[in-house]
Amino acid sequence: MPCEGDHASGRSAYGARRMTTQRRVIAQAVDETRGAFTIDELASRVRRMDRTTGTATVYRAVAHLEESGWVERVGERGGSALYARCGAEEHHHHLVCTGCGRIEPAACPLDAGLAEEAERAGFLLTDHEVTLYGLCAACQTETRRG
Amino acid sequence: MPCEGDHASGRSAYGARRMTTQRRVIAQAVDETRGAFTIDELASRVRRMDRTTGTATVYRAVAHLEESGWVERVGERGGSALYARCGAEEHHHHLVCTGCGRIEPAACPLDAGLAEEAERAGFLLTDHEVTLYGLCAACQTETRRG
DNA sequence: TTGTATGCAAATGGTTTGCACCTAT
DNA sequence: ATAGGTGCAAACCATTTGCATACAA
Repeated sequence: MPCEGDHASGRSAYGARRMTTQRRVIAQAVDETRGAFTIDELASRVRRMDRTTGTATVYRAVAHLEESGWVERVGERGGSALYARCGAEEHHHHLVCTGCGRIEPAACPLDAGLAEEAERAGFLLTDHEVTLYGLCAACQTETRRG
Repeated sequence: MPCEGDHASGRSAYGARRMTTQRRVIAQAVDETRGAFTIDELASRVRRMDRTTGTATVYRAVAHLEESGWVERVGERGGSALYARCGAEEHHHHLVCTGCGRIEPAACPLDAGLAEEAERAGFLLTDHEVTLYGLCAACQTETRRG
């Protein structure tokens, strides 16, 4: 449960930038979206809330939201970038449901053993990405039914 | 060391498809490239070897090489897809040098503990991606010098 | 007021595709 | 012979950008 200062319509998601009607609506649209979304999907939802908001503004806003860590890029789908707001604060990775696009935070599986292996190869690790794919409980049920 | 049937100019990389001059040159160009490459970079190298090969052909050939597992997509750089031939046969991931683009195969760090965690969240894992970034030995030296 | 933000439309750039012409098999 | 491959150029499409206008602070 986000505190007020962290609410979708609050300003912290955009850092010190000016708050505008469009940015408020975009942040709220993200907050109402469960799972991953493309810019185009988000723009559609935004347009339903505020007819006048242009696509370029959505692109610019999401870039800011990503910069502040409020949303994360979690891959791509059909040539479009995928974003999600999973809400985790600390270092984490993602569990992606390939059925419905739902995103859950996942713990980091990298341990000392792996770092050692990298060192053995002469590498100095600086960053990493881990993404798990699967079916969430609901989609498993759906699969059994269908 | 690849056996003859698996050589760059051999046909196995393209499966049962017809072997052509262009495909032979493209596979050889990939084989001569150390580290990751974009289609554009590969196309340049190919053009140096055979003036007439078009970019579309390189795109089509790489799609086939990826399909056969001869090359792998290992991320993107500046909006372009990145590919690499790391040569590992079994399940593996990648160690990417952010300095020179060199790619090394890396063991899979996913263990039973992680699977359990996913199950606890109700997920049924079906796939995953792990990519490690860092500096290879040569680039570390380079960094210290520069 | 005034520096930012927005909308629109045009530009960008990677990738794909249609088509008439080649060429392995 | 003929199904499949190629080059070229045009088409596609997600994303970015220039610019005149609108607006938060």
